[in-house]
Amino acid sequence: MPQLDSGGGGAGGGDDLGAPDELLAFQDEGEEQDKSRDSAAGPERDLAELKSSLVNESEGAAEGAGIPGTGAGARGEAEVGAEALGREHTSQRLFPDKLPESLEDGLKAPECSSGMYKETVYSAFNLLMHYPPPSGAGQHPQPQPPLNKASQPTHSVPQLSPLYEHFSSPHPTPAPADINQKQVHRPLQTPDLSGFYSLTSSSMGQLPHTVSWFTHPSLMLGSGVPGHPAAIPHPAIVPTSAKQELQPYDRSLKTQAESKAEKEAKKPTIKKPLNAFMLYMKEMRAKVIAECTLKESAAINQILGRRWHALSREEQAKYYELARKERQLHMQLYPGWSARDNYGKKKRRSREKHQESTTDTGSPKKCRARFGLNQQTDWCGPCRRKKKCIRYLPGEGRCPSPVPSDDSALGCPRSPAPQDSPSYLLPQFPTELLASSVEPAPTSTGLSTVLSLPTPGPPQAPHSALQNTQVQQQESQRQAA
DNA sequence: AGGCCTTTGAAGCAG
DNA sequence: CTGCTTCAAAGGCCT
Repeated sequence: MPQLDSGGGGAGGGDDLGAPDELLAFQDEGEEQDKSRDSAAGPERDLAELKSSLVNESEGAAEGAGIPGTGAGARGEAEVGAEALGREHTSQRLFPDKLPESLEDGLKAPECSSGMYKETVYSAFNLLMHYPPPSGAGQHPQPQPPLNKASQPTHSVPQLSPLYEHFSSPHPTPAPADINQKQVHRPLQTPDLSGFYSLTSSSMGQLPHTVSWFTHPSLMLGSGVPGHPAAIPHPAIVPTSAKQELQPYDRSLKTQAESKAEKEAKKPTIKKPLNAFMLYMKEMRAKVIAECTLKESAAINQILGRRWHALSREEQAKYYELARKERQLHMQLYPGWSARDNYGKKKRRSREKHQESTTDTGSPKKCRARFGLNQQTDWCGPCRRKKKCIRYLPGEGRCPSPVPSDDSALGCPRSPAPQDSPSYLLPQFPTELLASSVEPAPTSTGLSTVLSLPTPGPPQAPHSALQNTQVQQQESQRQAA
């Protein structure tokens, strides 16, 4: 139900809105063609506008829409912005009175949900739009609105925050003096964003993504006083160790006398800014969980991935724009940071460990090369890296179907998989199902229902671990019956 | 405790 | 330049 009144000319498509893959996926979906026509009025023009007016468009749009907290008079409207913040925070929540409708739709529509985009699609956008105003808003003790906000209107028009004023301001205020030395360990010529990121602890609880900026105890900037207006934690900064996550970073100040190695170990990791889809996931995850009674992130992400493709281009553009702002903010906060800083950190350890203990041949590509397999057609049995193999195998990045269920048929001259291999790494593909490309029949569980429902998106990999599990369960039930 | 699952997008890396 | 790899979030599951 990529729905919506995409009319209006649409946000236009283009390289700035998403990766080519993403756009291609849109075109692949038949129902998206209508939307393409809808936006055919001037997608290129809109795209160009999007490209050229990164900052100005926000101000202009904000002012044009009467959005407080932006434009020349933004600071003067700080109080209005704060007031709007309180409203908007609540408007982003799932309205109790709307829930039944959503649930009802969810029963009819694929992925156990539908009709939820309209009232939520802009939430993530609003999220960043509604940082508190810069002046004196840091202490604004905006009372936490109650959860039940049925009376609050849903804002379909994203409201811009002073954040954009900050971005567009030619004379940004200087950053706290100690921000880089204590937190970031890198030169920081960032303007003072405290006004934008200071929230009361209560209001933070309603902001899925940005919330963590403020609540992270180890990342409080400025005076170190919790709730201090100058405290500007950023979600991208996380302690290197998860155990350090809850440690007030000030505590590590005493490590000045410690060795450099220890300092290095305690240096927080600056994480990558979230992309559009990640922002969308953060925004929608809670709703999917509520509607589908799911908790497994893997399944939820599958749903969100489909919904993402079902979004209209206009709606996606909101998140792309939001992600772009995130990247801008990230760049301003950490000028010297690069994704390279975190590159390889996550996998290096496990890879090294794995290479030491096993005969892992490395990437599927290298694996196939080593065993003389066809890079395009052969299943990478030796690596047992199902996920990676999905990318390498034909079928538009999908695993060939049917997939042999035994090692001998994998085409990989390898020894059997170790007995202790995780179940999801082992081939568990019921040939009968895979051969007919039939998705698992729906079961009573929400998970299987969700996963088995038809969707407009591309077919799911037939060897999904979750699906495998379901298929096994279904077969067991069938046999028992 | 730590890694995997799953998704898309951005960016780094290697050939 | 192209294609592959890694990381970002999330929480249950598994070893």
